[in-house]
Amino acid sequence: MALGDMATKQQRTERFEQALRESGVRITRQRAAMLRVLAEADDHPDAVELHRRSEVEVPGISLSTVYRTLSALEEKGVIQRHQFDGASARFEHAETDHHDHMIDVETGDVIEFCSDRIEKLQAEIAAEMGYDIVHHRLELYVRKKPASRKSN
Amino acid sequence: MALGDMATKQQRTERFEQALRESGVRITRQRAAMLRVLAEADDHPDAVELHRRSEVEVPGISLSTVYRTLSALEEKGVIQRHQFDGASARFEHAETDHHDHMIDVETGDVIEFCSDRIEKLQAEIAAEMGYDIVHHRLELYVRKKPASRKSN
DNA sequence: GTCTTATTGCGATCCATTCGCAACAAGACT
DNA sequence: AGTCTTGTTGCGAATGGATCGCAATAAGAC
Repeated sequence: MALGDMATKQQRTERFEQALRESGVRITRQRAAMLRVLAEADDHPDAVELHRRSEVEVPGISLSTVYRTLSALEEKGVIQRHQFDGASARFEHAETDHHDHMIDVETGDVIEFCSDRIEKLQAEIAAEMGYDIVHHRLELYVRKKPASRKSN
Repeated sequence: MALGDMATKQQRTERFEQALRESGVRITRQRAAMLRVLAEADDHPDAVELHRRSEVEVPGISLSTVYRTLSALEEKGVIQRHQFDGASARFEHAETDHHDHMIDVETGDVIEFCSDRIEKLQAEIAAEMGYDIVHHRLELYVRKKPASRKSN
């Protein structure tokens, strides 16, 4: 990742800290570390993994704190929680555009994607039945295509 | 539900029993009861609720047995397991056509729906990235539209 | 620096689900 | 029906993710 990226991430993190502080949330060493870890992550780590990563900066940080902070950050809209097929919850920062997920059932890899057309269809379907969508969840559990012999 | 319905359900259940038996699964009183309960259910009960319902026919049936049977039936493709937003798993028999779910966030009601167009788009997206869809999960968490004053 | 009060770490606790194991019972074979 | 094999059951204990209660601590406002 480029240096420019780093700067932006740091700036974003600082803006978040300020916003959180203003809404009455104290930025402790633990939380600062977690915000950094989350900003840095380009994958979808679970609580235990985030705990591991945060321990580098704040040795002794407790798992409860990680869970509590994750809940707090989720509530404040800073991060998003995903509950994929019977695994523990995984998180990602929320400052990216909305997207859905493809999960490679072999490797566990998570690929992000987005389809305006699907989103639109969803809204139509809900509206037709007299509902508004609060949020939705679209997960494709996939497997790499067998290498096809003739291009396609 | 009409009498014809009952007959069909019973027939289906018997076919399932036969198929299960043939694949080495013993049809015990407990399992027979659960198959009936599942065939009868037109909602999406969780394990505890299924336990409650099965107890009517087999008093003393244990919750472990319910869980074990649910896993077995799922593996055999007789039922489907759904894990909605942080609640316990809910089940439904699998002999219906494929569909997705809308969950009313106020009431917890589950509404089924299906959109060929969305399905097709999903397949396209996966294919484009070199994947085949193993299964997918589309859940719309919705809220009843406020009664609009002038029709729409 | 001091004070208020949110936050931490710890261990206990919760909940859904699974497991180990001895007793039991399907169902196949006589 | 009787017997045998082996899949199933019920029990209680155990698991694993996540949450909670509480006394000690430390943000951050004054």
